[in-house]
Amino acid sequence: MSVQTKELLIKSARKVFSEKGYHDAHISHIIEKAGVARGTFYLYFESKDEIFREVLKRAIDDLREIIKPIDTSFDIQQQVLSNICGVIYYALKNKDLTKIVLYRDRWNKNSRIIDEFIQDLIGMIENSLKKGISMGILKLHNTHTFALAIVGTMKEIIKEIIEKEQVDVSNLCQELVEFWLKGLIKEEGKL
Amino acid sequence: MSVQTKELLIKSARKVFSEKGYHDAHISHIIEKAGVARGTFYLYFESKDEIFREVLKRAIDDLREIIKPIDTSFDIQQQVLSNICGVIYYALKNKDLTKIVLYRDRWNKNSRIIDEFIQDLIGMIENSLKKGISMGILKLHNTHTFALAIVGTMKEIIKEIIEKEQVDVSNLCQELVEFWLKGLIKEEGKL
Amino acid sequence: MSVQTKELLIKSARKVFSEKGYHDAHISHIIEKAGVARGTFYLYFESKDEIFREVLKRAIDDLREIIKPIDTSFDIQQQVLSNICGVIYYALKNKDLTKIVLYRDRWNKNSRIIDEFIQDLIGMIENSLKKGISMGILKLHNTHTFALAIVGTMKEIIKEIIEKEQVDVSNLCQELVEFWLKGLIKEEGKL
Amino acid sequence: MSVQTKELLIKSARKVFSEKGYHDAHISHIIEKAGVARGTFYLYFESKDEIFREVLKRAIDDLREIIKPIDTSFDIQQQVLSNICGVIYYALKNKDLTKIVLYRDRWNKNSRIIDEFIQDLIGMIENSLKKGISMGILKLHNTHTFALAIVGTMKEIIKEIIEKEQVDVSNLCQELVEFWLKGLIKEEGKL
DNA sequence: CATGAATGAGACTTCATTCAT
DNA sequence: TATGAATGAAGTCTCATTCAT
Repeated sequence: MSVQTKELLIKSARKVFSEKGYHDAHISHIIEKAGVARGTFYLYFESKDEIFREVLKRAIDDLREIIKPIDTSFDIQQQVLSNICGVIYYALKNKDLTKIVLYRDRWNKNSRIIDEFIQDLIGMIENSLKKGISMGILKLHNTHTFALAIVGTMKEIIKEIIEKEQVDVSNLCQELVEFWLKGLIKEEGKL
Repeated sequence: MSVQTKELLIKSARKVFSEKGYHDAHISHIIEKAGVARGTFYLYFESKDEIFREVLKRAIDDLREIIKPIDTSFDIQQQVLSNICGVIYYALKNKDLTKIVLYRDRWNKNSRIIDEFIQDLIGMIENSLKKGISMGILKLHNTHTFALAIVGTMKEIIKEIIEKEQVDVSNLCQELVEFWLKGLIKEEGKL
Repeated sequence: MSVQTKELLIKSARKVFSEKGYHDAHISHIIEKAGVARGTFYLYFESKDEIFREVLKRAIDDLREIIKPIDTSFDIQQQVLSNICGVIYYALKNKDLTKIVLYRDRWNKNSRIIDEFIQDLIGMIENSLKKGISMGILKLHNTHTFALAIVGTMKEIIKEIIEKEQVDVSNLCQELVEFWLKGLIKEEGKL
Repeated sequence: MSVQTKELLIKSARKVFSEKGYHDAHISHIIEKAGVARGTFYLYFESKDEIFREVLKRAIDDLREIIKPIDTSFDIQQQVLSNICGVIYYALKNKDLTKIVLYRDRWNKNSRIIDEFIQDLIGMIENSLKKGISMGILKLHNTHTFALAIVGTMKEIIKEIIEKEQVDVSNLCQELVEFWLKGLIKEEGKL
């Protein structure tokens, strides 16, 4: 088992999946880009599905690294900003992976892993919101709804920026956070 | 050409596409559900792609009917609510179509019509925001970003509620609007 | 049974078969050109094959009318010329039928009738040649070979003239007959 | 890519096309005769059309090899004979290919290559005839007509001999050449 | 007599996977 | 470990023919 070959295949697969989508990405495309023979592919992966899941897994692992739960004993807004910017920078640096993750095919059983990540993310956001509420910083609201709103907003924003050139990420992030917070906090100027 | 048969096929196709997704939806499934012969399908549609586009077109046409541009000479918040609720009620009544539209496959060329609709929607929202700004109601912000945020939020919320039973839609909508507005308006209590 | 409808179908079929060839000529084309319904077609013909045979039969019947066996008690060369010219004029007037007959598909069982006609024709030519030999006018030769040569030449010539505009038929025919009778070389013994 | 398999497929295709004709020759027949799987066929050929063209191309290439332009500085009649006999022997040895070439379907776009070959052939014959005329050997005649006559005769003769057993080819060829050169009548002026 | 919607066998083609070398 | 020729299940689409009205 040559690790190089396996990595090469994963890299090629990532490219191909992001360019063509799962269904139009053929084993031929992947092995051609990797420059290996058809049989070699099946030495490293059981199936097309397996390599696809491997590609997804890596992206999700990366994202889990980037997003840190909020620690209320430090500057909260800063941590929120840091998480958001981190995700956006990752997306910009890994457009291939980002496309695969963001444009996941709901009917493709392999991409359940993405849903689980999103669910976790929503849970994390809800927890942060709840903390904010119990700390008296945020209004009493349906945290699930707002977690969904935050995730949905992020998805849409990221879709936009990975298709565009030249985005002022830090400014964008601040604007977003301000949008969210000014809607959520009890009284202006208090945070 | 029997209109009944065509409608039957479209209805079956809608169901099948929403249950299996474009790629795993086979003509066999559609005709089996419709209870017609293979040849009959091709009497009404040139290809799987054509019936898929027809299904999409109908959904988009419906949605365009539902969403009305904001008229600033009437109660704005009411109109926003009406649009949002309209879309959500439609989604709840047409879960099949909603799934197909929301979970569109980015790499499927047939679903460009959905993108165009979303782009239009974003444009409409931006226009409303700009009006609000020029009327002095809303803060001066990047309207495109917030239009994306609104659309993204709606997508995520709708995904959630069509998978859940029993959602208090009107309450949900009010909460959303309040979330958005309290973040956007210049000063509290002014609207 | 309306004779008009039947004739209309045959006429349309002739056109379609000659334009598209047997395999690409579809019942749809024929009925569309005739302006009748699909079911009507099967009121008059059992199958595509049957109408094809009917079209062929008519052409062959026409040709049998035109070609007369040589009567040695009259001017032979004149009768030969008359037959040849007759066939060529018929071909020019009925390009559709001529194409179908000339370009028959060897593997299409329906067109056996054409072969039978050609065989008859070859037989007639052989008889004429034999008479010419026994009358001491023609050289003692393999009559079958020359009958084939004459038929093959006619086929090729007719193919040519139905694709071209403006052919001087009578001149062409005379040239052919002279060629068959006297050959290409200027003076005997010279080559 | 295994050359053997490709050749096997071509050989099988040739057989099948000649036995059934283009339209009734199915991929199933070809792969069954070759003893390979369905997918294997498409490893070597894009489509039924492609293998058909390949089969034709080979036949035409062979024929172009066999037929040599007449060189007037050598014995002309001998060269003509040599060409004719060459073609006939080829036809006898390759009855499959010959059937496909001779009985080409006018409406089948794939077989244009055959027409081009026949056109070339007619051109070559015309050139030879023109040389003969300018050398004072042949009568001044419409060379195109006679080229057509020669080609048509050859076609018809070959059709006959590939269906028959036991033909005395060299005798037949000599008879043909004599016919073309000297015609049918015993002595000039007598008719 | 006429209609035309419906049928379904069967053609072509694709592509993930296997396996002998 | 690597290769790449071979596989075959399964999908889309066609079109002559049928039959209820």
